[in-house]
Amino acid sequence: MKAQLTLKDIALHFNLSVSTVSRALRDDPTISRETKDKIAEYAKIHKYKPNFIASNLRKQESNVIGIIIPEISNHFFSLIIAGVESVVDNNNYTLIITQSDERLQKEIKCVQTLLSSRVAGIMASISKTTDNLDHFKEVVDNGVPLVFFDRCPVVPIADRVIINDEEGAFMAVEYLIKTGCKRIAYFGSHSSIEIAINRKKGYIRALETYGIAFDKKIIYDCDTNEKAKEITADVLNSRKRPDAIFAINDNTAAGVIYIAKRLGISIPDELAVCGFGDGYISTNTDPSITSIDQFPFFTGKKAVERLLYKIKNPELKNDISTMIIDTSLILRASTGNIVL
Amino acid sequence: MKAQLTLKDIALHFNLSVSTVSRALRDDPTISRETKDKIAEYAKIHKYKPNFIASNLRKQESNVIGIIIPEISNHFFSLIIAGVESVVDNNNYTLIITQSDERLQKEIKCVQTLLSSRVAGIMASISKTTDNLDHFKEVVDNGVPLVFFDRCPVVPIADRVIINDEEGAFMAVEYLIKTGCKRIAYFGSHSSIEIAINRKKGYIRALETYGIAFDKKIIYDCDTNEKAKEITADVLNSRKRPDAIFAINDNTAAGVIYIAKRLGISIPDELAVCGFGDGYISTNTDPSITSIDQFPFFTGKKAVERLLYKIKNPELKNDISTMIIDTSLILRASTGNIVL
DNA sequence: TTTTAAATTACAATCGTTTGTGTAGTTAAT
DNA sequence: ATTAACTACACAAACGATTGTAATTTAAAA
Repeated sequence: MKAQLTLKDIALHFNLSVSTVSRALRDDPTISRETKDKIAEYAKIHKYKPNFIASNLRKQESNVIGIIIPEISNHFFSLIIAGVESVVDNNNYTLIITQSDERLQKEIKCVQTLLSSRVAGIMASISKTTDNLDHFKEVVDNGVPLVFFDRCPVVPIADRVIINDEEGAFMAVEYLIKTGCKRIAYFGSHSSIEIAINRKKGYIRALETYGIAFDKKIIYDCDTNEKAKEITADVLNSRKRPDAIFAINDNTAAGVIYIAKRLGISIPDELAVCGFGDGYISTNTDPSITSIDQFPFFTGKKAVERLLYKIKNPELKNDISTMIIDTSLILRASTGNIVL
Repeated sequence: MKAQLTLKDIALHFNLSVSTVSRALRDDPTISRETKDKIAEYAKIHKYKPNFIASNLRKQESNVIGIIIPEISNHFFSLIIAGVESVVDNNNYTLIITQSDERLQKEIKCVQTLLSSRVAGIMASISKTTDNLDHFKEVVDNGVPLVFFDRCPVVPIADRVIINDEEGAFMAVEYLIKTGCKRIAYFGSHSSIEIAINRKKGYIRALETYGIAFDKKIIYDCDTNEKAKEITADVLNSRKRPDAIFAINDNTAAGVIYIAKRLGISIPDELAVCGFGDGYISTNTDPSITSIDQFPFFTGKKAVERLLYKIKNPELKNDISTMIIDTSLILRASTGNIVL
């Protein structure tokens, strides 16, 4: 294990002091041009790489930011990470990604790890099972900037970048109504996490706004592709079959479409289907799925920009903001046209 | 910015030396039970978190491993990361994820960052545009363990975990042949990256094995969903229409299916379609897509296990191995049954 | 009681940087 | 010629932990 080159090695080689080498490499004006040049050349040839560990320790600052997400392989979150990466990278920061696996205990461990790594700041989307925020409060207490995104706590203990789920769902259902649908079922989650609550809220508000009776019987606890494949047949064979299904996510919508077609029900003529999230799947089903774009890449960008801002302006630590990311309705083939 | 608690703070509080506190927290036998207990209690109450930065610097070792992938939001890679995370996490390591964006320059930068962060080891899947491996050679020269996965260099400059693309493609095409297909087109990539080359190799070998003439005219440069939607109509309207299409990935296969159905061609009766990668999409198209499972989660696990092994046994650094991950044919509805 | 061993804890160096301060040597101003 | 002001560098102390060694206390053995 050949150790990597250090400032000391360079200093020894030129019979200079370590501090001179350090300053030379950072182009300090007190070092002569000549010395700087020869040191720079030597460093380049011998591939000197500054030791961030030592540097961070000494400077009492960190060039790494940490992110906690429920599940890395979830396409939505991976797009958020891509957005985060895109700005982190341009600011000479490094990203440490941790995954909570939707478990509170794991999430707590993630926080410990990031705190022990003395990250400059933390971004987090909380897990479904998190019912206690002490670990995040500890982050705040330690003076480490924290920004929540997508899945945020209701109480604003830190900055939040929230996707406007309620409005997104409203837009979706409103559109279904305008295309002539009268009986719109909701495939969603009973979960108490905010996004589930808000999407349902939007669904209900749209119905109310357009004077459509809200029928509890066509609200189903179904938020996965598999579950949709299980229950859709029953739903569509029921006496008062819905003429539209609004699903909490695209996977669920895809499951609905899959079954509906098997039953010979034509989409969107006999059944309109709308998803949420504009997932990867929405353009590849047949018909493609009308959905709500949540702009995850943009969300990631905005969240980390806020974080970097807080890192660079520590005096603003008590200035807690909430940013709302607006969604957009993406029309595809699984819904009909607006009837005038 | 309230600084975090340090060993010194604890030492001061009990009027002990820093070294005693350090040893006490690591349960060193030379420290009395009594002292250990009171220190442990105090540390817990005041939420002492060891400073990994300082610890790593002093111990001249690192508890972080770095990974370089072409694109985070690619589902295949995100599943690999999930696999990596699953073992990293159980070994008290931390993961730093970097993204090369399929660009050599960015990839070089990733290497620099990881090296500067003095990671314990690096895992990498090389970018499509990488035509020079100097940066990876530098990793090796620095004595930092390196394991390639999926997209590996042809020359074994470090450990590799390779997915058996050639065999996977062979299995797929063999199956198509056994179901009675006589004219199997290939939708693939002209790219010079190994996975493209190997999948095509497997395709050709299967044809040869079963005495089917290899026809250059039905090998298409098409490896995306969009491209497939563009060219499939022409392909299927050609005079000698293929009775099967083997696509280099599932997105492409999905595009084929999408168009074929529009043309009223029944799948799999008139056209069998087979994808590769067992992507997320394969179960949601109609019909669902027969595909090759590459076991990305498993691949990630194996690669990082090898890396940890090399980290823990530095004396084996010249013992370069290549591990082959076998693929599996997943039968779904887009292909017919074997005819006897 | 003296010697020796064992049990605790303190001291100090170190990891690789950064940074405040000190000090030669040179040049310019008085 | 004397002082002042630079220039270009060296010295040394940090950052927070780890670890070999020394020192102290206590207990056991002679």
